Amino acid sequence: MSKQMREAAAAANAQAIARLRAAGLRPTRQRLELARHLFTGPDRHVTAENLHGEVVGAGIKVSLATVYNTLHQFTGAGLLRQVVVDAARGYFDTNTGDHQHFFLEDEGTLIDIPGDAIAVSGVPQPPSGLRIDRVDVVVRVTREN
Amino acid sequence: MSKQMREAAAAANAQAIARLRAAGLRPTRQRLELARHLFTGPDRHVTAENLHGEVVGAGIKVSLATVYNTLHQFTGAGLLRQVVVDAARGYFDTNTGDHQHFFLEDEGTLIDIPGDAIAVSGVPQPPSGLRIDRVDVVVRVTREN
DNA sequence: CTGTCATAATAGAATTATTCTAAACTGATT
DNA sequence: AATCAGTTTAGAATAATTCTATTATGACAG
Repeated sequence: MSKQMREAAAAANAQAIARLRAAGLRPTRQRLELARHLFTGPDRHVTAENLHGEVVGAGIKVSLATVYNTLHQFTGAGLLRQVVVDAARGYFDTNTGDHQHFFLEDEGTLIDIPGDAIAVSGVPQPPSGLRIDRVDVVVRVTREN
Repeated sequence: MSKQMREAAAAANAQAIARLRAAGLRPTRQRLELARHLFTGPDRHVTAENLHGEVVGAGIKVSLATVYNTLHQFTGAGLLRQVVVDAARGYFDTNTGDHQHFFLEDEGTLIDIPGDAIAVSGVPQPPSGLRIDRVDVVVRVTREN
């Protein structure tokens, strides 16, 4: 490793430490390793299991529980965002027509948004060989303090 | 019960039977009861557990497994639609900026849609006392044919 | 440096919603 | 009325995640 590379790595590390500190998170070995894997290179989408597999595969000792904790802490700190695409709890809707939903996060209830009220525009062409099955919009609402 | 009411109930039942038959589902006692609960009255959103609680509370003998089976069969038949609002598997995204996603259902992978490409318009005012936390768009894509 | 203490990491148990399995039952058809 | 594929069911199994109780570690004081 050249002096230049060492310096770059050290700088990246210092930056990661600062980022964690700013979020009120102690820059532990595990959190730094996970941050390095997550934030080095282009944007990515990970699940707890696959990130855990990846870092363990890279020879790093971290438990799955810590990966879960860390992902949530990073999300709380605004370093990550959670994407919801599959259902933990199946909600079934008797309205099968074109419409979308408000989701009241505090109560776990749904309210319909008529399909003729709401519109999604600018959906790009899907990757070739794939067709759009449907477009789901969830408007998440919470109590106004 | 008046003759008129008896006739109306019989007609509703006959219609439910026809609807199930058309979907290739045998109109069993359980399926008819569940259909009655689901499709009588205004549109609604149910989970397997709460529908089960409701029908059992009404004195009907159905197992939870049957409720799950039936909800899926009705969904397959186009009588219901599933709404996804909470995460069975947590996907975390390193891109925290404004953007949405393609979800490749066959593979379980995500592709970003830039926030400046896609737009959602016509979101109604949320119910009073609630504020919009965020608007999530998931464009579900599957293999062609 | 070293001790102290709050914070963090961990293994394994527990939880939650759901699906599976294998056996018993039922509705439609002969 | 007998048959039999389609259904229902209880309970076991699964999958992802969270909890719990214990051990370890980083930061700071002295």
